[in-house]
Amino acid sequence: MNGPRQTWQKAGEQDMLTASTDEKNSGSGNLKRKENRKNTVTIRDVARASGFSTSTVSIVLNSAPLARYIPPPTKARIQKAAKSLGYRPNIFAKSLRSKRNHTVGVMLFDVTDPYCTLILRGIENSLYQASYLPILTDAHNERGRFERYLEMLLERRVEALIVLANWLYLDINLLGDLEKPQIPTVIIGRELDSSATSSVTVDDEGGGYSAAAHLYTLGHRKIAFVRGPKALSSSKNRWRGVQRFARDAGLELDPKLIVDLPDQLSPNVGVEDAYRMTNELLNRRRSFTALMAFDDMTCFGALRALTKSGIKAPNQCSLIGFDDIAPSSIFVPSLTTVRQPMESMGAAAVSIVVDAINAVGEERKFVAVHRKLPAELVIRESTRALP
Amino acid sequence: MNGPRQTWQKAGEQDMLTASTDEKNSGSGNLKRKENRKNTVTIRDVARASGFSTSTVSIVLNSAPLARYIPPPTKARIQKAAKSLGYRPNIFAKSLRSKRNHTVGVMLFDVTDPYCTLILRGIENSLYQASYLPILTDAHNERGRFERYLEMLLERRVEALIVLANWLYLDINLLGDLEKPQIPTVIIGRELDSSATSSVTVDDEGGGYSAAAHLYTLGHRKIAFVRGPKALSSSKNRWRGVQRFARDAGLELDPKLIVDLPDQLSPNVGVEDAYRMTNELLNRRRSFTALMAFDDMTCFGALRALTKSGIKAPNQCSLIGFDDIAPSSIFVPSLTTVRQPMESMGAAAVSIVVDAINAVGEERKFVAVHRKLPAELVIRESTRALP
DNA sequence: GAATTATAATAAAACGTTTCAATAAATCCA
DNA sequence: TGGATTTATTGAAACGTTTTATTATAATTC
Repeated sequence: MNGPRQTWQKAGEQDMLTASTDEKNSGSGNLKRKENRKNTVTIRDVARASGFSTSTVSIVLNSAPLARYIPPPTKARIQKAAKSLGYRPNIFAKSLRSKRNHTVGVMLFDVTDPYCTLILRGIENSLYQASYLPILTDAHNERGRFERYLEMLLERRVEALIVLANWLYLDINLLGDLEKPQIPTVIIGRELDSSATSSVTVDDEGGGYSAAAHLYTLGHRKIAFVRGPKALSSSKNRWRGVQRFARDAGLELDPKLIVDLPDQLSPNVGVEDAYRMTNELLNRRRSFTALMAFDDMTCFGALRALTKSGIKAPNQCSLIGFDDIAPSSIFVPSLTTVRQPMESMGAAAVSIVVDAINAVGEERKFVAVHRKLPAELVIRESTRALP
Repeated sequence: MNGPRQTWQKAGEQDMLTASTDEKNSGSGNLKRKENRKNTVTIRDVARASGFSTSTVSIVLNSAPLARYIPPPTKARIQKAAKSLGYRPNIFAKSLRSKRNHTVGVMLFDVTDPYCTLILRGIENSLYQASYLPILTDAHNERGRFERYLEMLLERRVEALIVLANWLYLDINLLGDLEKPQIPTVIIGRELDSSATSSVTVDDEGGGYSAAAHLYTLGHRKIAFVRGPKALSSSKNRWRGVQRFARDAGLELDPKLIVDLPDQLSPNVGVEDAYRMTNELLNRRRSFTALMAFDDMTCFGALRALTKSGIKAPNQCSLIGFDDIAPSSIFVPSLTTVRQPMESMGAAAVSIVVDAINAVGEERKFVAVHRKLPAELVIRESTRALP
């Protein structure tokens, strides 16, 4: 960091010039104490070594407001002393005073859901840029576990909360849980209505619209739908988009070609459900040339069912999903899908809470913000134009 | 916790009997101070409310050794007071004294690698059981970022470090970085030789052996191999297993059917590499009936190449991977693979560091442990017996 | 040249706990 | 009965910072 000249040990000894005279004063009793204090170097050691008071050291090392009165030479000597002693401020003491700890709680309901991964990356990345560290919790879709974790995070005084509501029905009370603590909170993937907690969502309706439009453009008219669980708001919204497109284009939606995923606690179980529902669809013996799935996972289930029945995708049936999770581009055929800008969503969430934290720090009022990001159609191999 | 009788508000008022007399003493000045201290209730408040000293309160609330001298009624009153006031010990103050914070650093090199996901779940789950919270960092496969994160974690005084070396070449210095800090450390997926840091690995050699054995048992003799990057130790070990099996069974390994993945920084790029290498393999026009890939991701790439060339799996070519990451069971065809017990690996890592933390706490010496877990063959759709 | 104001550095009071050493009362036991 | 334990409780000293006054100089201003 400080140029190439990094002769660690030596630099240290040089800087002890000041310190050594001082140590003579305090004598051997000092030395013994130093040994007891298992080699942890405190701000007092830096003060002693640099010849200034702890106050000055603190001010310099933190670039506190008062630091502007401190002349460069002083600063330099203190910094040198700190470095050569290998001083690491004790974060507990620091936090105890300042009530800050540069930590935010990230609450997932299921890490195992591939949907989480990229969002997590987005969160991590933005937090890193802002010098925050995430404490990760995973509720395993269990309400009790969520509450316990929430308790632990608050106890730990995280400065903000980012909740990733990937597959989540149980918002009945959650809303209350989340509003109680006086701490900036943002929820990703769901908008808690009437809530003071911020949110980051994706334009599900728009996404549904363009998915339908894409299939239509390719010439498909007999389109099957595996819709998501009713309890999921994204289910509703995506479907609304489809309906809107159907109206706009004069496309007829055949009820016989529509099937719903059951309410299910885990997105991974969703694949099997999708497999079952698609089979049911096939049993209805109503032909279709394209299938739109609630999300990519659903799509995988559907693809399996089709393949089992000897129907090849995309040759005999086009397939479109939603989300664009990582496996989707790897699959054979790779999935055409509607991408959620997951990294951006994570970044947006972080930016919101960081703003909120700053607002709180400056005693400004901060009002909840609700950001809705656009979804983007990604065309790959699983959809094909009708001949 | 304290029986069914939980009339919150009332219990609180009752307990204030003692407190109220006390408040009279201190008068209104006390009240004002209470308002200033923005509604955060401290151990002193509990002491006042219960009529005992902070020492006693602390002892009771922590079930400290001295607590055995404290009669049940006293305990009960203190607990009640704490509960009704909604007392939450300040974790900073606590940590400042006790030098403990029930936090461990979890360092990934790429969250995006599906291999991480389940291990992460295993870690999280075990930490939860032990009442620890993970601080998550992701180095994005960048050395500098890793170092910065390491620094941040140490600054934060995490009690232990779990490093997930999923796809990692840069151990040259890393070893040094990790041995310097005097803090329990375990590395998953790689054994740092000559190192004092513990490790959890999987039996790659055994896994390679059983994968080869599986193909052989199905009648395959002309087997192609897409081996992993040379720099990866698991590459070497898996291959050693294959070789051992070949010797045992008298199977001939045709060099023309062996291809290596280039050294690459990200596992996700690995898919494309695998695609390319498999194509190269196909260009050699040496026929094979089965292909063993370095890992599942590689397998996906290979499958894509085969499919593109009109070769169907498993009908015309059996495919076997390694790891059993989440997408593998979802793929069509689902992948036969060698499963790494990822959740167990995470759990093992946690168990090791927790033991180590306890050892340090009790001033016992703790020696590094190296645990190697068995890999398990998982047979699915992508392998088939030769007719 | 006196009254301000800016610069430089510090002492001391928090922050909210835990724990050691001390005290006081009750119990033991020979 | 009276010294030794055991039981019950507490005062006060840390833990390592930050921050608010405060003091002491030096530099301006009018």
